[in-house]
Amino acid sequence: MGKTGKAFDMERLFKALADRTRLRLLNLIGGDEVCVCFFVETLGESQPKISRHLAYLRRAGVVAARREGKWMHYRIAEPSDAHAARLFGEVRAWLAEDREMQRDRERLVKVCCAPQPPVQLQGAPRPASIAARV
Amino acid sequence: MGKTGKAFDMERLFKALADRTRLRLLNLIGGDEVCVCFFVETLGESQPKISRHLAYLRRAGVVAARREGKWMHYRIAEPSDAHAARLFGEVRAWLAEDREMQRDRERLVKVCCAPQPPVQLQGAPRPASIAARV
DNA sequence: ATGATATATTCGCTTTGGCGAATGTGAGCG
DNA sequence: CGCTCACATTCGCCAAAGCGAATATATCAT
Repeated sequence: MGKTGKAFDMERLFKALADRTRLRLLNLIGGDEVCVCFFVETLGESQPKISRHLAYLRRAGVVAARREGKWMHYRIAEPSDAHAARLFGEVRAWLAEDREMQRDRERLVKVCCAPQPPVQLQGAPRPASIAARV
Repeated sequence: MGKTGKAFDMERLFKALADRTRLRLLNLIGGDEVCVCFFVETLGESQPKISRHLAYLRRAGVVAARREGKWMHYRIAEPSDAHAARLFGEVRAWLAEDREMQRDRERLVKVCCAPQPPVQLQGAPRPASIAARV
């Protein structure tokens, strides 16, 4: 584990949050576990770009990844430090109220539930909370 | 005023927080109004460096400045957006519990109250909350 | 006006970080 | 095995940002 609770970690957290694409990714993950292909499809960004930003978030300890066959799932990594956790909660609450972020989430739902999903997403495991709606 | 509540502002806020020196400055300001010379003396960093980071914080809308003769006082600029304000509160609470940040504040008090202050600080207006202690 | 003091800004340099394009890797399938 | 798919990483380039050193600006005192 890193130097938990030190000011150094605070700086690292804010660096991780200081990018629009990464904020959009965190917003899309929400309380769920989301597969990379959905990020790519929903945000309309290149796969390497998405992957690099996810790697950045992972190095910052903000998200965690899990492999399932060919697919990689990303989820929020709740900070162990209490202050970090509360702050992170505020960030996500803020994201939840942002218009653009809401539109992103709507697009994610649309992409997941499409009757004829894009070829890329044919057998992809959908986020649990969205799959439950269908 | 800027585009309040937009994701753009969120990114800008986090960029402002994503630097160690700027976090130290915010911590030293606290709820008070602090003169540049005290930052320089307390943090032991060069004056241009301090000034540049203060300018960055000002451009990000995180602090505000007031001139008093030769001296410039910086204070926290409470965000108008409710989410930003709460988040900012969490940041400051976190800073308040960090060891290094506590040491910085102790040094500020020591510098302000020194019986023989450094020449640079002879007539400098001290932060109100610290001046009150003496 | 001259000079001194407090702060701000600019300059040149180095590092970091974001990007697209290309390539690498690991899992499943024939 | 070789092929494909999902994803990760590398590479080369450019812009942003941090730094020390130097310089500019503003205010006050003489």
